[in-house]
Amino acid sequence: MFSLTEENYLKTIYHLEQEIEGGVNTTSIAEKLETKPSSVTDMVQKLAEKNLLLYKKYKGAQLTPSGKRIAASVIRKHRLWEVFLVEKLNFQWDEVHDIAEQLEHIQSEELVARLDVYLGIPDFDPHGDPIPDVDGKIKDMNTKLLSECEKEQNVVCVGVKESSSEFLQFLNKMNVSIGTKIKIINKESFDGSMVIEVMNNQFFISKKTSENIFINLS
Amino acid sequence: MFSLTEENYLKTIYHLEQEIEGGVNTTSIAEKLETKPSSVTDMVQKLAEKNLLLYKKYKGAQLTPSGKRIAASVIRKHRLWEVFLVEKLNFQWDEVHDIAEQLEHIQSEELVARLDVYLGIPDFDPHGDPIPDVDGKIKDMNTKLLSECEKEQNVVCVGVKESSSEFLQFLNKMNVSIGTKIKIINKESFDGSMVIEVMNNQFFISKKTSENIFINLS
DNA sequence: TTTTATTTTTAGATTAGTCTAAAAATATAT
DNA sequence: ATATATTTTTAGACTAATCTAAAAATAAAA
Repeated sequence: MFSLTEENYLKTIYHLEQEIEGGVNTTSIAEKLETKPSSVTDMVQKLAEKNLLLYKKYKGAQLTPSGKRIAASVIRKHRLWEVFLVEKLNFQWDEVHDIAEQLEHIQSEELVARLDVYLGIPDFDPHGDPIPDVDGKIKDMNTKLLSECEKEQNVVCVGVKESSSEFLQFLNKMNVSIGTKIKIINKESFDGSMVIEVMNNQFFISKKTSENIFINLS
Repeated sequence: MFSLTEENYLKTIYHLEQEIEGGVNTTSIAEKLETKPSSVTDMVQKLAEKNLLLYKKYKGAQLTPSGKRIAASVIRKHRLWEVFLVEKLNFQWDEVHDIAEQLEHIQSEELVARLDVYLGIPDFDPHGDPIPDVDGKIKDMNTKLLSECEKEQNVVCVGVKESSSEFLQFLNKMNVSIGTKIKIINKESFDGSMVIEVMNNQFFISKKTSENIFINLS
């Protein structure tokens, strides 16, 4: 129904809307999709004509309900396939993103429904991200970032914001994955960097790192 | 590495080479791909430049070893995914072709290797077609068509040549699937039509039907 | 062996998605 | 508030893959 490119635009705008208030601007879409702002303008105008988003020149884009529905369906497929790759084919959590980027565009309602059941109707993908249900609803788990925590706190990693293989391999080196207990040994106020303890080993991490780890207090 | 379109052309030419002697002509490729001969000429010239096939104007196309390798890899993926859909997701054999047409283009050597192992390194897909190995080699099982058989013979269906859902649903109506015992009650010499018996029920079938069923004598 | 029919190729146009470079609008700084 | 910088959009061009219509080559028939 929609092209691979259109689906990728909708997905990207959906993700950016979680982070940014109001309309999503051209440049941020271009960065995420590794394309040029002028290309984004063209495509955004096309998607607006199809009523998948609202667009006012110079004011950015905002998904309509039907735009959101399609984006959520693509994200649902992406995350279900990631569960498949890890749970059934024994891939590591840092290896699945690029393959799922392809699989998320396979068109078949029936396939997704059966895959979901086959995987046991999972709630989360291997990076701790919630899997949208058939209607596109995502469980709102009031998450907290490691960067928002303070010295002395004990927390548990429940997910990651960024799921590039580079970042995940970096976490692997510290033995941080979903379910890992983390103690904050120190937090530097001027740059937000931290010293954390994982399984009796201490590591220095930058604010950029702590901002990409979701945690629960424990 | 190669576009979805290029992969589809290579796959189609590969299949046509099994049926046709010498170069595969433009029109037959166009028919299978539901496109126009002029489009085929363009693409075939492009593939020839990439050394994936040999092409002489007005003389048709012939895959080179590297063209064959890529085609076999696409076919391998198609058939492995069909096994997955039937064996793991409980699809029927007449429901999997269109989904596999999409899945066959997913790029990841590792994925295919793991899928293969996960499925138990199957030799055949749900339609009885042999699955090429990693090097593109296909078991040459000296197959016979039902149409080549004579009156009174008892045979077993071991595969189908055509795997469109229309044809497979037609076979379902007669309860014919892989492993089904078939007795040839009668064969009409002037048009090749047959009366066959399947599980004590008799059916009239055209030559076009019997030409699309692979059998073993029993 | 000419003529006729069919197949194949060429030429030129179209669409989706992208790009660069320039113009226009918005935001920032003095 | 005016000048400067940044962002966004437009205009025009490019590529991959396709199409139609006409021309060229091959095959079939008289």
